[in-house]
Amino acid sequence: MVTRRRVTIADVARHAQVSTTAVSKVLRNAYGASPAMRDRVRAAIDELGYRPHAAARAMRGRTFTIGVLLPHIRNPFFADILDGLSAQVAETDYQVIIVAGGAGLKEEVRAIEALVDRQVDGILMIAPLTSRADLDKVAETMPAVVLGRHEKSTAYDAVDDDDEYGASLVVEHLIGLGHRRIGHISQKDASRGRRAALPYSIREETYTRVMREHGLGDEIAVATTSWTEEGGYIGTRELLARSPRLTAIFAGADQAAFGALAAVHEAGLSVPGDISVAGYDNTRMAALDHIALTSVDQDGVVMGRTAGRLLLERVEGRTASVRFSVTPTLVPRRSTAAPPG
Amino acid sequence: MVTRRRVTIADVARHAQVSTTAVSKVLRNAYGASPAMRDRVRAAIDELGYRPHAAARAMRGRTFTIGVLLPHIRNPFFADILDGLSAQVAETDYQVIIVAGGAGLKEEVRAIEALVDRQVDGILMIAPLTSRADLDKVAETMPAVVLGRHEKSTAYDAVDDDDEYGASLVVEHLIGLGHRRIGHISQKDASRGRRAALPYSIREETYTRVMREHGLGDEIAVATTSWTEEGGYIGTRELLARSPRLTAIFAGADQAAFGALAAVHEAGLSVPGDISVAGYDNTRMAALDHIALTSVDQDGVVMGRTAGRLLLERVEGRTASVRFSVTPTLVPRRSTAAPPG
DNA sequence: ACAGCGATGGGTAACGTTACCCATTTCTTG
DNA sequence: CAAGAAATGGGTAACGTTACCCATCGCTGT
Repeated sequence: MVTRRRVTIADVARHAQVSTTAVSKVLRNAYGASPAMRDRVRAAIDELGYRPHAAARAMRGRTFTIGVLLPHIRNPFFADILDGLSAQVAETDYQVIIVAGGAGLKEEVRAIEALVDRQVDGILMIAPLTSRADLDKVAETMPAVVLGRHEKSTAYDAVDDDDEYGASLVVEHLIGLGHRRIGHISQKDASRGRRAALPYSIREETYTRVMREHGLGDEIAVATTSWTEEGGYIGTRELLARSPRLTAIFAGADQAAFGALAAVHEAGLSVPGDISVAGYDNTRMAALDHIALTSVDQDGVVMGRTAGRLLLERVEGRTASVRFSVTPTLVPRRSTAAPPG
Repeated sequence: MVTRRRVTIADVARHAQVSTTAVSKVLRNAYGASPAMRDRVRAAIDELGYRPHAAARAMRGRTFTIGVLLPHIRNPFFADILDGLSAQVAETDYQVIIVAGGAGLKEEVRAIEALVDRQVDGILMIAPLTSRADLDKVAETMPAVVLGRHEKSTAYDAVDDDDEYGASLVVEHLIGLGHRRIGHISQKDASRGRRAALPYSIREETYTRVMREHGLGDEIAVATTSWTEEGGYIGTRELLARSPRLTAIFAGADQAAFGALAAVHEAGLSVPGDISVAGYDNTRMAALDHIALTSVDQDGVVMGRTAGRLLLERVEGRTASVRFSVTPTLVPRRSTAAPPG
């Protein structure tokens, strides 16, 4: 590691026999540079292999960086979102950097601060646990988009899918098949303030509401674990212990549904013969033939792309607040069928 | 977005009635500050909610940032690595930022440059496609650790698992069960220069070598797709078209194995009755009871933690080059058994 | 009492880039 | 052809932090 000094704008200027100001103008496509000078400077840039120093730029304004807060990296649905975002940002000069938030509120705050300290030009927060007031505070500092929360705000843009509709699709589907004893796997609440805004709350509340609407209020059974394979497994074992045994499980996320399938199988029961299982997110695993999990598709790629577009618009100066909502669709597969008997 | 000016070191200095130098000393725990002054300054920092401006620090040296290059985000094995890394870095003042490399060499180069431009203090490159010479060039600029490549270098530290041993475990296992017609699913090469260094090459070559050693050179059948569900699915359909039909498939990664399971199932065949399937990485999905995929465990958490430790050591000044290799173990499950007949 | 030392605090010049100016030169237009 | 406008180029002061220096003070030991 022979810390060789980086090529700077001054080196380029010297090499092209112009001022540093001139080089800066060319870099920024700013007014006041003749075509001839542009060519000279660009040639010098290529010859010396100059690359702008992001930190120095940050001192004076733009960093050309979009920061993403990701709760964790295991959920493949987030990968879809990132794909959409990357596609949107790829053609611009902006670069996406990701910071993992971890499971708790404290880690998440640290992650957001890290992004703010690094002066990103815009921040996309995916399903953040942070309180609304704190989100507003972040959005006061820099352009922000929040994905997956159902609050209205004038400070940031919001992208979400209609979780209420999506969850109702699943529950209605199961009830339509003839199920009555339907369990639900939800996620433990780690957020601060009222729960209502996050997907897991909405899906759970919708489950409860639809069950009641069909006169199945007494059959409501919720296991609150986490939306991971382990969480789904543990939650399902908990639900299976009930008597009389339920005939269907609506896991709030595919990841949890996979764990549910494992637990059902381990208990010597068959899917969908004994128990139907449905998930949410329509991940690629769900589509595989030997799993064939009924799920809800919410097009993460479009959500990510839209979030990117909104963020870039804000960076360019828009201040009016926008909300974009995706309408989910049910994707029935072989993991759900009429109940036994 | 009311771009409120950030609190700076000067604000803190004024508030505490000391010089900016003094504040800087306190922040860095540098020599030349009395306990009394330290307390005053710290109080001012808390009161004003001061946070150091990373870009300004970058101009003068440290950014307290560790950059990670990730090929893509879908492989859950990478999540284990990140967990290990995060755990190692969490107690320090450093922050991990991730940049996704994308599938191609060009995107990867852009991603690495983005990290270099942002002056990260150290960089962890996970299974990079870049040529060895370019890796060395990066490592000349900043402390670097490369994970998952099997080259020796004096410029950077290396962390890997012994892919050759791991792959041989699987193939020997299948042969030991009585299989002869064993197929393999590999990944298309996107790197530059000689292939030998990346896991997919080594696993494939090992498969070929072990087959030959057992006199099964004529039975070698490789489908080269990608290590994703789709890749495994397509590759398996390709392999299943052969006649006589093979009795086992060694997918180079669990993700591909899941796709393989789907394809086998779709073809009306059973696992392991008709065909045995094995993967690599021992992801959580593989452990689930209804999948029970035979796989190879390579402890990504330890790999990530070690990579973090090595990187921090290098940031602190170590220059001697280190290699750390994990020994993988076979995890036999129900997806592999003796061949039919 | 005094040289010499450690402890304490601050002044200042960078780091690389850009926004805002001003000084030329060249082009229009009546 | 004069006068104003447009085009072209450069000088310079920040942005927030830190490394390196110097100045002062109170003690110590002789």
